[in-house]
Amino acid sequence: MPVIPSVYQNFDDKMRRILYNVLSAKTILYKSNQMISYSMGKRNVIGIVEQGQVRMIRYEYTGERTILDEFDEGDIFSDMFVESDFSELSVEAITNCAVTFIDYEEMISKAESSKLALQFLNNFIHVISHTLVKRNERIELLTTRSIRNKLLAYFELQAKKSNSKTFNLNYSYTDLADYLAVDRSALMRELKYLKEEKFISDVNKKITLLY
Amino acid sequence: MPVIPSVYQNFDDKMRRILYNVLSAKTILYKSNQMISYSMGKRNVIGIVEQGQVRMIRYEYTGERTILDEFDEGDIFSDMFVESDFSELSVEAITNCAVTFIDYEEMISKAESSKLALQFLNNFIHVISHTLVKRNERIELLTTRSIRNKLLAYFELQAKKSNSKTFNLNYSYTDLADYLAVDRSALMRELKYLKEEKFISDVNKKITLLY
DNA sequence: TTTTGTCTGTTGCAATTGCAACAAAAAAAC
DNA sequence: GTTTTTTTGTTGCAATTGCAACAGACAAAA
Repeated sequence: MPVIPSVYQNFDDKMRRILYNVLSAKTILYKSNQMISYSMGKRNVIGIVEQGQVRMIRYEYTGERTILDEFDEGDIFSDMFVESDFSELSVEAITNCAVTFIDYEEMISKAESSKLALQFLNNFIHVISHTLVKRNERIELLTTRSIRNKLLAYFELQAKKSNSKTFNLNYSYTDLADYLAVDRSALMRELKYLKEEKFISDVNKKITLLY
Repeated sequence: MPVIPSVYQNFDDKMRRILYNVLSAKTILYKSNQMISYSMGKRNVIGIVEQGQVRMIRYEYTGERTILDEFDEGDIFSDMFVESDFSELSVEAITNCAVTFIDYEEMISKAESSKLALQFLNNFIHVISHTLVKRNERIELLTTRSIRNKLLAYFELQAKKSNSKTFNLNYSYTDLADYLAVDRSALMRELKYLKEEKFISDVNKKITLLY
């Protein structure tokens, strides 16, 4: 079972408080559907999702929407990880959530003198690495050559993550289509074929791989 | 003009030698087309491309090939960044090249005591961040909804990187198709249309955006 | 509790894409 | 400099996908 790294690995509450004090971290609360704007001028800022769920979304001028990434508790996001002027990106709170912001340079410079900050830095790297893994997975999904293969690859990934052939979809099909970058109705059609051909079963959002 | 981060930022040759000594780094030479196997048992190993060009490729059992990523001088790759058992991945030397391998835990633990190692760690994070940016770009390309849009998005990215409407393709069209995950002949056809409709000109691999 | 909005499920039709197959050009190997 | 391999360029045809439009289910808000 893969361990999902967290920036708080080996940290208890007290250590966390000390650390956040050392790093001058700020925690901000957002309501669901609220926009999160975190680019504070020229500084490299890191956002840590403490609670709730956050998504990075691209809106095309055509009205097309693509879910670029989803961040859950313990995930981090940062403008350091995004080329800003490629297209219109926004980060949105999906649920009510709490996000802590840290200044990157602060984190590095404090790592020299504070063991806690170095440990945090270490955790931070593991989290970025894991983010990279997620991105790679995404790329692997997107580079499969048909909707059928995209769906199966996605389902297999979910099955692997939940360690079972049966799992609950936590995307709506509308969102899944945006995530896999395909037309929703075409996705529904392919899903129907997959059910008809007994590749999967789908009892309202509970998917089972039948092979 | 965006600065591409390097793990050797602020390092001269002497510092680099000292650092590599501290970290017990090993540099290995590969001939072009040679396979690079870098997973040294259970350790987290980081490969730094010193010279030449390296690609990460997925081969499907169907014979399909997808170029997942390309690493140039100063880029890093690591098994930390890849979920190993998803599909058959290989890392291959495209040209003759030199790759330095570093043990991740070594890098972290030495950062505490060695200023040089901490600086290297800092650089390392910037490089990973940049890798993430590249992955995001890739995802943005892959999530556009047609071959035409993929091509245009790719061309625009290259134009932006070379800071000019004219630039040289360094992929063959065969490779570009594998990179954009589309059929080669379909890509050629779309390219023809783009030329006919005066969106671009293409004088043997020198592309110009005409809009 | 009604209203409003979003999500699911479906379908015909058109557009796009992939596949297969081939010839010519270019590049690499000998 | 000749041979071999790879890449480019093209096309007809079939399969897949997107688009548009709709009805019903479901959820959220008033």
